[in-house]
Amino acid sequence: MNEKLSQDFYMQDTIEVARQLLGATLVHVTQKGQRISGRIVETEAYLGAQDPACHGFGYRLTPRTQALFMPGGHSYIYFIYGMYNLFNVVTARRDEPEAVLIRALEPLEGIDWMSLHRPVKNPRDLTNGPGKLSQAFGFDTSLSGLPLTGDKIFIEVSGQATEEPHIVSGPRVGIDYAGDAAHWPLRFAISNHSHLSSPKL
DNA sequence: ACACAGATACTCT
DNA sequence: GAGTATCTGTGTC
Repeated sequence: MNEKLSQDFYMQDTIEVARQLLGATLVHVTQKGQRISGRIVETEAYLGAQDPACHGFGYRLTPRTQALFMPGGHSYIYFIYGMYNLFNVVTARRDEPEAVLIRALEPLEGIDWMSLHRPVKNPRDLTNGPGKLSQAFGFDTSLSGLPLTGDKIFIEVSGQATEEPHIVSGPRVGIDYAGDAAHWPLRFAISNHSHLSSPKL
């Protein structure tokens, strides 16, 4: 049996959430009630007001980043590069703008549905990047700010005891402008997994 | 196997 | 007007 992660889980320390999400299952229930899911294999932590790479740096609040200031356990989806939506889970307390970016998944349920939204030759390319997985899962900004304790988007873990994944870490991707913070080892992945994003850890 | 440039449109100054 | 938590195709080795 699987259990849905509770709000308490998301209100923990952000790095802890980023590491513990590895191996869990992200689920999107579509308009028609179909389950689309994938195993989380790569994440990045964004540490709020103290993190120059975070949208909430210095508590800067804009219309786009409102969901980031919600309490832990909400979705934060934003649009970037004129083309892509990126999916994050908000962590920590209300008004602390911290989050975990989901960077890569291994597809589990609804692979046909994903292929419709994101036609690719190799199924491996369905969800091995943050922009890719949002396209495959049908995520866009209209789904930002939803509670992850609801029935539309949530994350599950197996009720059975499972083996701890072997976690590797490294610097985050695409934030060279952020000075020192560009080197912080806040990117986490399951070692050597077949569905990691590039560049490789 | 890399490395590079171009696409694209929204968000904030 | 400038910048962006990316991806793809096309080039070279």
